[in-house]
Amino acid sequence: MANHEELFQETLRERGFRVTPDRLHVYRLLESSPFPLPISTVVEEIQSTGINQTTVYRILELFTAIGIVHPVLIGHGSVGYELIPPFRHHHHHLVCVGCNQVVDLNNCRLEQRVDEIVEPYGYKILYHDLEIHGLCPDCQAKEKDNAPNEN
Amino acid sequence: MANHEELFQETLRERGFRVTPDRLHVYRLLESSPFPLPISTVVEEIQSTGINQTTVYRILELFTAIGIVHPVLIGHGSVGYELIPPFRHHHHHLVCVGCNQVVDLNNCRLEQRVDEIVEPYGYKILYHDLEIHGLCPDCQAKEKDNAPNEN
DNA sequence: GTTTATGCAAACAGTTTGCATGTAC
DNA sequence: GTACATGCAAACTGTTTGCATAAAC
Repeated sequence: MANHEELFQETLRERGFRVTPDRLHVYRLLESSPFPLPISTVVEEIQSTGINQTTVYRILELFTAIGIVHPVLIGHGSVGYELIPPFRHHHHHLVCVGCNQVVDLNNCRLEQRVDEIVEPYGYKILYHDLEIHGLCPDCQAKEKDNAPNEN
Repeated sequence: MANHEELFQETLRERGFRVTPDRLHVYRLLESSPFPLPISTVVEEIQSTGINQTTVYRILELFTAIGIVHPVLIGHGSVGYELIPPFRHHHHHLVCVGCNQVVDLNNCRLEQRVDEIVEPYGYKILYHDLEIHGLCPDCQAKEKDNAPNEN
């Protein structure tokens, strides 16, 4: 959405940072990805455009600092980055512990429950992340084939 | 709880791994911590007992592989480890983005909602993590003092 | 006694830093 | 033109690996 990209540019300028081709590249890559990307992937994808590794690190650090992206856990303990609202709609992840497939969940409706849970602590809530881990249908089938008696 | 520790020892033996003083040490450290610990902290805490760094890495890798601990995001994009059920009760985290304080949330009751959300995908759910981010009362106060007109 | 776990040292990978050059504003 | 962003190379940190020794079973 061009709207999001304009918002992105405004956000940078508002805070005194410049809109550069490299920053746009990283932004667009994240916007086009249906799941969070580890730095290594961003570096690979981006390097074909001639952008330096160091620059990618600096851009993701900046984006994190000013609230354009945030880190989330993907796969087994590794970190990926994804756009956060208002740059991308609020959503959660369903992760397969077998094959690391990630499914986006868009019907959250958890706000009320989150409010209830947190109410006693006096926190001002900014956002929440829900990650659901399980076995996808394929991996369930594989598990049955390999170890019918285990567990 | 001694019960949990026995279960821990059983779990190791069942899978063909040995119960060693080092593994017990790491287990007890995690059990005694109210919040997830980054590897660096485990290494520091543990090194006073003479255990080698490499061993800590190997133990945490093992514990993760056989489902005794799991990694969670703490602070700004760094990873911490904590015991998972049945070695520790199910809980979630309320994290302050200002000071990184972590509060344990024990009244989850999200299972039903999670089931509803995931139902269409055919996944077998193993566990879920909810992380709520916000500003603790102290950091809210600080923010007001420092920048009354911003945002 | 056998097999697994640990310690040590070296290798490795990912990340950060300083500085010179290029570019957005 | 000025201040900020980038590229490059080197430094640094955290993590992994191979092998000899020690300990659990």
